[in-house]
Amino acid sequence: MEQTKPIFTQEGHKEDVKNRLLDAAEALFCEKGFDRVSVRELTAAAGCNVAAVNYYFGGKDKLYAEMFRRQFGTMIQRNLDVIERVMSQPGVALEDLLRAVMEPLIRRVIENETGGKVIRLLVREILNRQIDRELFARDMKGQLFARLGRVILQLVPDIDPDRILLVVLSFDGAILHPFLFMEFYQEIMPDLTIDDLLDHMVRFVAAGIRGYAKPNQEGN
Amino acid sequence: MEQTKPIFTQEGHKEDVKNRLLDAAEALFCEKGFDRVSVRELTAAAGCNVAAVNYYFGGKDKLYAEMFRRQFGTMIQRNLDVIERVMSQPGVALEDLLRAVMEPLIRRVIENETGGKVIRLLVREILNRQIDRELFARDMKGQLFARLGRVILQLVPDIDPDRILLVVLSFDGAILHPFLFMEFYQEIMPDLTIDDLLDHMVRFVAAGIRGYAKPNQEGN
DNA sequence: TATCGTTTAAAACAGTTGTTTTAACTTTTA
DNA sequence: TAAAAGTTAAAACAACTGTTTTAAACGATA
Repeated sequence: MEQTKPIFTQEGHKEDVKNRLLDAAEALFCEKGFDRVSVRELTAAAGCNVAAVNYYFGGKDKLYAEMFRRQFGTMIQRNLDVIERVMSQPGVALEDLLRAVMEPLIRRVIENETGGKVIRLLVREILNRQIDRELFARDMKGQLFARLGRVILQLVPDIDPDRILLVVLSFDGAILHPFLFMEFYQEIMPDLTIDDLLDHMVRFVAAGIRGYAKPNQEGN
Repeated sequence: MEQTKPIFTQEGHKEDVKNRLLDAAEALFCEKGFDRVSVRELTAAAGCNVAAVNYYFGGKDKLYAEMFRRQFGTMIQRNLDVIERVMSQPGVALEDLLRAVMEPLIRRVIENETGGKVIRLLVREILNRQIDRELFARDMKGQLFARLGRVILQLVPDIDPDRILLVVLSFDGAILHPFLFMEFYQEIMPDLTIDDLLDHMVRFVAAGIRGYAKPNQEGN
């Protein structure tokens, strides 16, 4: 009996409740954070019984982790895809790469997409040290950083390879700042357009990176 | 009777409990966040009765806000002082300013000072949108950003004044990233020294800023 | 010393929390 | 069709939440 695989039972219903719970989790956790969302609130939004969280996920915290896994995985993959796509074009410049990586992220947060909110929540959690940093931060983001480092080195070969990781981290910082504080940006610069912001970011980071290629030529 | 001012009674004792509560709040809230610290935990750490939080501050949330006010205010002031000090020296270069602002902040987080942890907590709260952004973010940080913009413009006069705010924000992003994720930095680059990191940050940001001074001279 | 406002303490309050239990219900398997 | 497995639902559980109440203790003033 233990050999018989679960061979797709009614699957539809079952996945339905699970996914409805994951969707509700995404919406509510992003809005209010883990501690401010009760299981009852969650199950009410998903239209199921309170016990369902424990039945399907084994607890509120497991549901939370599951939600992150789903979102963060696709986020990193999308970034990797963007890099491959832009690097496959002929005559690509550093600025093209930077813009290609930055643009979808910034657009996502400005258009208030779920993906953007989950990342903000993830940063919160990393700062909280309450989530498993090993899994997310190192494995997934480490992979992305490694790839980014390689392509930047390819586009600007003069950079000292020992410093490339720092350069990538500064790049990440340049993206994350508006990503996290977009509301503050819009508050103090109401006329700022997405394109202005992107132009600025590309220009600033490109100059920063190029500053590494030509070690001491500023002369002044 | 209502005219008689409180004319310093025993004062010592009273301030004692208040400050002990503020200290306990700083330590515990930074470690676990607002929701994960109970009033009973707080008062046990401060060595006083549960009712003291409500008696002195009017509630858990008020104590929380009070803690931020104390720490964040001195933080901004220290930054402003640093700027004045470095700018009063003759022949100061952009790199000097950048390093002067960055160094104490980075040292503070590496040496795991309370101030550093409170800022991390504040960022968390800003992302949570659960704290009064008006007060902190706009008033205090806005003041610092304005000052920073002016001195950068003074050191690198060719920058378009309309873009200076974006430049300052990118500068802030460059500081905040290692500030928030120092543990991650140390994890993936175990041999990184503070000086290496500071050198990198100064170089990257200076190049980014200077990229604004000479509009389109990269030629390529 | 008596009286005042201030401060501390223990206990009670009224809710909410995540999880479990129990039993009913539905679907699949034999 | 009967038994088994999987799923839903209401109720109960035990623990914990922030705050308030009540009363006692304290210190200064008159």
